[in-house]
Amino acid sequence: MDKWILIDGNSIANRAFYAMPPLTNSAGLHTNAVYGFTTMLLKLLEEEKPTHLLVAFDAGKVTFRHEGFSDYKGTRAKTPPELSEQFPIMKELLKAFGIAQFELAGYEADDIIGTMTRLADEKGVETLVVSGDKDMLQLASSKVSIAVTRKGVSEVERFTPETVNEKYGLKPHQIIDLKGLMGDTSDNIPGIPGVGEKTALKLLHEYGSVEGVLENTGELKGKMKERVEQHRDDALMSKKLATIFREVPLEGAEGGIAYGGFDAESVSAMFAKLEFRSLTERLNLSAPGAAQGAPKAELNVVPVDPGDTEAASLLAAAFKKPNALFLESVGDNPHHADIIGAALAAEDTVYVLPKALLEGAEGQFVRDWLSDPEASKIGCDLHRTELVLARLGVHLQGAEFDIQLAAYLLDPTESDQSVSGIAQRSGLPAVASDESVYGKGAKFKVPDNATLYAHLASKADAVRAIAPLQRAELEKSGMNRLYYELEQPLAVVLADMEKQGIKVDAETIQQLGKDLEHGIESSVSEIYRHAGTEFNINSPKQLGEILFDKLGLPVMKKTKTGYSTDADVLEKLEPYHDIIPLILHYRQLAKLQSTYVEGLLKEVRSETGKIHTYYRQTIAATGRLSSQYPNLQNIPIRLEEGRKIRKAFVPSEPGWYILAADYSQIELRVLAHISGDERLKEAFIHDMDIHTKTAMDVFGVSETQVDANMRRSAKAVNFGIVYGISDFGLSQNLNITRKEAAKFIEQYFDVFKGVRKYMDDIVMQARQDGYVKTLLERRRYLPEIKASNFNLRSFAERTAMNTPIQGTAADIIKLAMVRMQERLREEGLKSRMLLQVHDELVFEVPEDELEKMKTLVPEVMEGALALDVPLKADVNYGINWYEAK
DNA sequence: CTATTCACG
DNA sequence: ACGTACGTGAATAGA
Repeated sequence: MDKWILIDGNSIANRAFYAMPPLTNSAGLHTNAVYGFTTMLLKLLEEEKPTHLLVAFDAGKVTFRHEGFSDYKGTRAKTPPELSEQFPIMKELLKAFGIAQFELAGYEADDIIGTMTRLADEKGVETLVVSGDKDMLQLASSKVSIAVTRKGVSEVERFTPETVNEKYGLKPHQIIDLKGLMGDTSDNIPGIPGVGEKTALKLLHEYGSVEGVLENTGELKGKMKERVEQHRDDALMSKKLATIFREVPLEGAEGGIAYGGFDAESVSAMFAKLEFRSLTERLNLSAPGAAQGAPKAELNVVPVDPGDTEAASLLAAAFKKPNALFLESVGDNPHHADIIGAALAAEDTVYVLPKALLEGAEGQFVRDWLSDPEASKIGCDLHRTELVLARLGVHLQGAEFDIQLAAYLLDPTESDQSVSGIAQRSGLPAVASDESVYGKGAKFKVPDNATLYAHLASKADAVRAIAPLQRAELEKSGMNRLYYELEQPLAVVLADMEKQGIKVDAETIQQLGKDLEHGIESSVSEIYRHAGTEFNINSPKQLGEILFDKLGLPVMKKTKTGYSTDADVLEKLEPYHDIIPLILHYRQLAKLQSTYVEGLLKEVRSETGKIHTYYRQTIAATGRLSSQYPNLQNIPIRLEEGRKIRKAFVPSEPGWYILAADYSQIELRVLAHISGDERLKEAFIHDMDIHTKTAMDVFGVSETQVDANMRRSAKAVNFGIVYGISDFGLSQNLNITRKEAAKFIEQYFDVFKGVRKYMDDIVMQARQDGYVKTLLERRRYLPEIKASNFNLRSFAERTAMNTPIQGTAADIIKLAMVRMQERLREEGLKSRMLLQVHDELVFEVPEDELEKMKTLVPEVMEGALALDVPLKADVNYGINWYEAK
């Protein structure tokens, strides 16, 4: 079955040019429109798999339309040279792709496309028209659909006659009447002044066409009648101008637009000239220039297959030289990931270690090397590597440098943490992306050995090359201690905790699940009764229809897809209908059931009854950890019903205890330190209740006069301060007006003057340096602090205020974790550190170590870093996590 | 694959 | 006038 795609070249190039940031190659040639155009083209080729493909361009300056109306397109700004220089390139690129391009003197691209769609209609060929211009909608038919670009070029909106009708209530051919009435300023089509889309649609729904409107001006009233009558000719001419000419002499042209794939060599040569590296990769083309441009010794790759004694002895010798290790495994969760293979890069040779070697008897010498603490390793994500190797019974030791961890410190907001991404940022020769080698999702597949080995080798070699560059960068940025004394040792501590895991009593969870099930069942039937119908309560869409359409409750907030039904909204709706509290209750129970009962049970290992989370050390932009598979940093505590889940977290040995210690107000203490605010420091030096103290100072009352509401407000203000306060945010949180919130903030800053100064200074500093940093010199770059867009800039400003606070708190507990693990070892304690929850550490402790740990843990936590105010950690213990409160 | 919602600090 | 609180991860719906 044939499929045609017809592209309006001028229109798409224009869209791409204005949508993309300026982009030039090293010769100074502008390439952004070509780039946008090409990405769109590739997407179409991949997704639509056309048999015929045509790009139409406007030709010359004078088209037949000018014969009737000399001002046509008169308002259109002259094409900027940055764009016009890109048209020849685009045409050259199309040639390389083997894609037909038409331009015909006297006709516009529209007309060529219009004529081709007429041919398509006559032949009954499935056709897609791609343009940035809604005029094209007039061509829609049962065979021809229209894709109109929306913001940028990658997103398109598709139209068929049905969707044109849905959107405008018009038949495709009426689009020209719409233009006739409303005009189009971009093409200088006048239409009828004062008639916009709304009015034009109303008129067309009534009278069907421009002519219909003109015949019935008698029925119109007032100003409108006057305008229409005065501009009859304009309307008729505008309609004519908007009409796409479909009789361009193109008979038989369809043979010339057949598309038979492209020649990889010509395309990759073009991409190289344009310096489209990511596109080169996307097409899996090797860059032809790479070989001569960046002379790089051909990698000497030696596979070490089991039984190959010669290769094995070379490898054993390589262990003694400086080298870099890369272990490939598949699966997001390192506790379950399967090894694919590994590679070790030493000097100019890369040894590939197939899975069979790593696992088999012949590989014992490799495993011995991996677990030798004296044999140093440079790697990429050694934390993950350690967990993956643990399942072979190998305890990875001797981490010397990790390029992923370093990349994270050098830019914690960079999302691409792969060897390929890091290599690219380091200015090294390109390393193929994993996606291009393995595919992704359902298409994931380990390639043949030759391809696989080459890929593993290039990664290990890149790791080797990247490490010294990063070491220099860390040094330059003052992050040596942060890296070598904190993050790298922490990676080992985290792996210890994760391998240890925490014991969970599955029966306790199951019992809770049964209780929840009863509660959910009765909630559901009550809700259906109130709603008068059954529906999916989990669907915000269906719930919104029930609440706001059926029951007519007031709409408080909208999301971009419809009504908002979040807890905030529902709480405001409580007085209106008895169904609301039921829904809130249902939501609470359903969350507990799905995420915490079912979710946690799925993660319990049947052999040990333990859960092993995975802490991600290179994700959070502030320096915090995050936890996955499962997330053990968001186990319920605020509401009693959920808090019961914590009863299931128990010690793994009989007679032991769970001990938990958490920092008290660590973020506000950090703020007191870095702002130097005397009043805030004073409060912590005397270990006062900080929210009460804030209320006293802000409201100017004595301690006994602070009521619960004042304290609540003060607490919200303190939170706001830490988050980078805005009156709007505070007003939302406290459910007060923005004015009132602004007044609170003003009063706060009048009292805590040092805090105000810090907030002002840090934003200025971020503007000056382009980044902010924590006490331990952890950085976060904030390029958007200079954005002209208010939203982006404000966000960056709040981040500038928050990151040093949240990040320093993260530094502190990480320090405490490294020290804690050292102390446990030094003192020969059997107690184990199991979990970290941002400001809390959880241990399992034998009874005879309880007294020791009750003093040791807070001592280490409080002593992690000396600030101008004391740090404080509270400690509790019990037979499970719930009781350790 | 994205949007919404909600659990935690 | 702009329209948001900072940082995460997981489950579910519905294209």
